[in-house]
Amino acid sequence: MSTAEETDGENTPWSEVTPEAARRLLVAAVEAFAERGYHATTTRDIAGRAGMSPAALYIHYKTKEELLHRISRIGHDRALRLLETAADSGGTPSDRLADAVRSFVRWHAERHTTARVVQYELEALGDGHRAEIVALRRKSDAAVRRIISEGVRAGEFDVPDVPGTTLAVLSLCIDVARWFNAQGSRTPEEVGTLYADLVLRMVGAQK
Amino acid sequence: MSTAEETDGENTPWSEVTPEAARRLLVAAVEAFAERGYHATTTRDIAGRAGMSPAALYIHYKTKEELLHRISRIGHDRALRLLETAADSGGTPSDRLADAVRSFVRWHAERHTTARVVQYELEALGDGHRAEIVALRRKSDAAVRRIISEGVRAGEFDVPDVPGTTLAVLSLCIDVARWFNAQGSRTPEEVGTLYADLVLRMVGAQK
DNA sequence: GAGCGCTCTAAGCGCTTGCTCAGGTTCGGG
DNA sequence: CCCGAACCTGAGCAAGCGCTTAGAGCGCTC
Repeated sequence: MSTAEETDGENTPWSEVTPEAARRLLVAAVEAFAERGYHATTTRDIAGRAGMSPAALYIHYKTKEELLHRISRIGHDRALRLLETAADSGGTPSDRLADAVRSFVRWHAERHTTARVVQYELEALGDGHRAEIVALRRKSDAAVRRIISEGVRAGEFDVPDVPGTTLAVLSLCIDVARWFNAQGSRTPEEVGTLYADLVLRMVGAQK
Repeated sequence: MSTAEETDGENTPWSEVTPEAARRLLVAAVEAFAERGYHATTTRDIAGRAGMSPAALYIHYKTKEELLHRISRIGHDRALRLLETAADSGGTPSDRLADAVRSFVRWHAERHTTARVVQYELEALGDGHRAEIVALRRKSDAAVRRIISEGVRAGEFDVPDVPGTTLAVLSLCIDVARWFNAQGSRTPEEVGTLYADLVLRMVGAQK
């Protein structure tokens, strides 16, 4: 009897944000930042979307930048976990790479509103906050590189330039957040499958 | 005796922008928009970088948005021409696709400041201007799709989903503008070559 | 039922924004 | 030598910005 929105845990984003008013503000901020960008979004707009007065925002968050940081932090945690789960799972390097790409891409498509903020508003973060996020991003890179390296060592992949190919794979996936449109003809599932196939070709995986 | 900056024609960007003060303002705007984003850039900042007063900007441009539009228009024209030149050149589909990717990527790396504005500030354009730019982008998509389709028809490529793969190829190249760093270890040339190879693998090109 | 802590609002402060305008400087042509 | 056009500046306006403050309403404990 409960919708997907009501179940807790992994499938409900922002369930870790409490109290409820703070979560409403955060969800409103995600929408506004994704639509117009961080700098073009006003605190009045965020508060308005959450059905509150502008001052209410400052009870739950010290600054507008702190809101962005919380969004970015939670999003990066989630994305990193998707990649590390795939990297640590059993199976051949091909299986794990396909898994990583499929789930990473699906997240960027399904949650493209969030992903857009997470991937394209890094420069609006303050220096300390940005450094923290960049560290998470390096771990994402390491997870993918590990899969590709192991595929090469196992003779399963043919990759002349491992760091370069790792960068290209992540880049390809991240850019989904820019172009994906919920009204478009492709489902997140379909894009994930297509991309997993393309990436296996990029690394020269044996069939 | 003349540097690359002084030679005219293709290799000098913005040579079509006159008078010189208007060009200085536009170059300053490109730098500022790329660093901070359109909305976070002030007209005072642009004028200051060009060594002028804020009011001087409005002699050459009606609004700040018109500056963005001129940058976007010129950049899109240039990028589209790179792709169409490659698509129309002689040679096998593999040659033409590699050529398109190599030159498109090299432009995004060499001119990553410009490319960042061109690719990531579309939403800051006014409605009319955005529609004009979107039309140019569709032509870029068509040029790449044409090469891939012809490769498939010639039996040279193995591509189950032509529109999806076209989208992925362009997406991969465009994202270079986001991550490319002039201080990094790769030259634009190297990235172009790497990416051309990766894309040929994506389309299953025969060796 | 008085006191307290938490949440929220109305009002507004100090500042910056995109943009304007009156006036000054420069310079080629008559 | 003067004129008009082109270009640029200093000063500033109205609007909107992020954020603060004073105080109201609420539900809780004792």
